[in-house]
Amino acid sequence: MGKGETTRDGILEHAAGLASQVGLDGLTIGRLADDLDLSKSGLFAHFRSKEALQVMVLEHAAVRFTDVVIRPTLATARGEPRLRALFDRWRRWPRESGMPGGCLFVQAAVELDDRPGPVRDLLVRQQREWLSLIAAVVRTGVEESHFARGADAEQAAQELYGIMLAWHHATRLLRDARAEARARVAFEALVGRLRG
Amino acid sequence: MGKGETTRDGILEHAAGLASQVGLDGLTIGRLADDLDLSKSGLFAHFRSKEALQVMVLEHAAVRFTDVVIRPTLATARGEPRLRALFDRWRRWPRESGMPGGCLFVQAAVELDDRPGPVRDLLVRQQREWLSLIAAVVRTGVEESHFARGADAEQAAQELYGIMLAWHHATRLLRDARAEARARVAFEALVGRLRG
DNA sequence: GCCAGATACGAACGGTCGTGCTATTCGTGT
DNA sequence: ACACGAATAGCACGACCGTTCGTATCTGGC
Repeated sequence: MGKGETTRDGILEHAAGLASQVGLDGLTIGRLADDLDLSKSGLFAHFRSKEALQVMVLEHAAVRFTDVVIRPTLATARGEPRLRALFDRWRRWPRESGMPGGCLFVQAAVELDDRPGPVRDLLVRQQREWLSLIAAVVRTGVEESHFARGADAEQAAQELYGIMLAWHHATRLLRDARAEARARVAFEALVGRLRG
Repeated sequence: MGKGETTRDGILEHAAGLASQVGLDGLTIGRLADDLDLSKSGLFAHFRSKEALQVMVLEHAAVRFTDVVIRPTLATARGEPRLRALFDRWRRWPRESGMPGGCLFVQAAVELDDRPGPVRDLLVRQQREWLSLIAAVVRTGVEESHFARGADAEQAAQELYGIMLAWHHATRLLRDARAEARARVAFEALVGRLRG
């Protein structure tokens, strides 16, 4: 890894955390350069537009997400155990990978849901992929007879996402300490329904 | 209503819709003035800071929310019917009250969840109030014996919020037409659990 | 129909934004 | 050790930001 690539990775790492607080649009070349003791133009040269920076921040975050949430769960058994592992790691993800402003993808989703362009397109691809991965895990749960034959995997994926979003909202905005316990209760109810 | 108050209401109306797209921070005095054919300084004079504008936008939106979501449901029977009415009107609320960027409160929640200040404080109060209103409706559902005696009202409120957030995410970002049907399925499952 | 006060305007302020350009420093392969 | 390309810095630009101030226009009560 050459020098350029090293510093660029550092920039992206810090940018992801910053964007989790202020959003991909609130991200600022000047602020970023200040934080990392670089000149604005020096930093800018790594990406050739702000939009390219935003794209790379999302890509960087997705790689991390795969590393700390998805990949480790491949070690657990297929079906329900893996779904539980995903649920657990997913909850720890914002804290564990330096996103002081909460999940970057949640921030980006709300920001980009009506701003067309390549950044939005990328995020949509990422989110679709994540949702269909959840659905796939549910489906293998059916194959393994953990879940009932008629279980709707996409339905479960959307509901699980809802449990996470409500938890995110209640902990981050409302600072409600009981939110996590409620998220777990909701998850158990969902699993119970999947069992049929 | 004097002249000043009239134009100020028009400003807030448009500002709420604009903020639903670009956020309370993305709101811009200049853009607002352009859209409404006012001078920047003339518009600015109505609020004496951008922060005050943001506060009044949130207050304006809350009044509308009460008018189009909450108040009409008081005509329906207490308990489960009222909960269903809330769920229905809640889903129509972004479309029906001119928020082209989706629910302003969702946008604001993600934006403000780590930006301390009076705007955040107001939003937190509003969201707490809304969640406890949902919980109260669930509790009257218990009184009316629609729901089981042990039903956890706050748990149900957080879960219902999750159903709405997942629906918002899936329709707005992912443009998934099946999201609405899934939200309804999730709602029925929640009501089923409340029945015990 | 006048007059005070409310409302709106125009111009200007210091700042920060993203983005070019040119020059300089640095890392690295030979 | 040197040369060459990669990496970074410095400076400038036009645009837009929130905010202020002095002035003009309008409105409503008498």
